[in-house]
Amino acid sequence: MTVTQDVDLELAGELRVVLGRLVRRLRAEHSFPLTHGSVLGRLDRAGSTSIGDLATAERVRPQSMTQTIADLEAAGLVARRADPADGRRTLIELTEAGQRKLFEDRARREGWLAQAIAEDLSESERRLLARALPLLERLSESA
Amino acid sequence: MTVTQDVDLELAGELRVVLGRLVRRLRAEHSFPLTHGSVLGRLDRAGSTSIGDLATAERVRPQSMTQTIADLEAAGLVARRADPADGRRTLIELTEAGQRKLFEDRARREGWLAQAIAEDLSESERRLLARALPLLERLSESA
DNA sequence: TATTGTTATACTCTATAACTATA
DNA sequence: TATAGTTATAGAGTATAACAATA
Repeated sequence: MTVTQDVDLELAGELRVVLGRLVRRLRAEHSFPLTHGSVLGRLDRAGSTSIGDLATAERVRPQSMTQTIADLEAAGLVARRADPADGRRTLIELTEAGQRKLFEDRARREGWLAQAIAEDLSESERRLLARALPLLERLSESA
Repeated sequence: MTVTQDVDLELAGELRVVLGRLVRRLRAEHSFPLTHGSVLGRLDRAGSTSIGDLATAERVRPQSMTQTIADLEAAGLVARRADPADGRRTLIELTEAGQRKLFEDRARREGWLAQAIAEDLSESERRLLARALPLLERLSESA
């Protein structure tokens, strides 16, 4: 139990509390689930992917991802395609509407988070946040 | 629509995605709701507080906070006390068990977040995260 | 027999609406 | 009439369990 560890506990506690508030706030402002936007962005970057892979990447169960994809498909934002190599797998890809949505969403995010970043943070603070983001990313993927 | 704003949109998008994954991860590892721990911590710092004030601070509806407090009370972690000055208000305070729980929780958080911080981040990265936390805090409280 | 995905169902957390009691 | 809190109910998001189809 080193001094460093105490600091880590403190950090972890504060981070947890802040995350809760930020996410509730985001959910309230943002109409659609965090996962939906996240999946669209991932498909845009990674191209067509299987449901199972998406589930693993987003850290949800395959069944939940099935539901998410069903929602996105109903909205016409993604399309399914049978994997020619493996009849069990279904490849998911972004439709044109999905790409448009992704683009529009970038504007909609101006909603408050981008605006809060622009208004409440100084230039140097924004740089600091940008540098801290990859750390959060790594924490979220930590084994 | 300045260059800075484009950067903000980018930041906002990435932050949103990362938050989603982190919170799902936290929920999976951590047994109880983020709000519960957050409320206990707040009571510990601020002393007895009304349900409405807690709701405002945590950015949930008073009805939701009523439920949260009912849960915490059922678990013996908080107690109610009538406000001597205003018969409508109920003051909530931490019980001894609540303080113990809060203390234990600090150890439990070693679960993975603190551990991830300790193992996956370097000393300088931890310092960076610590500096970025107040920024996230401010964003979560942005009007 | 193992893996991919689906359907059915339940749980958790928060929201809205309607109500009671005090100011 | 306005405010603090409660009860009842619904909704969103994700989980577990059981199943079908393919490997």
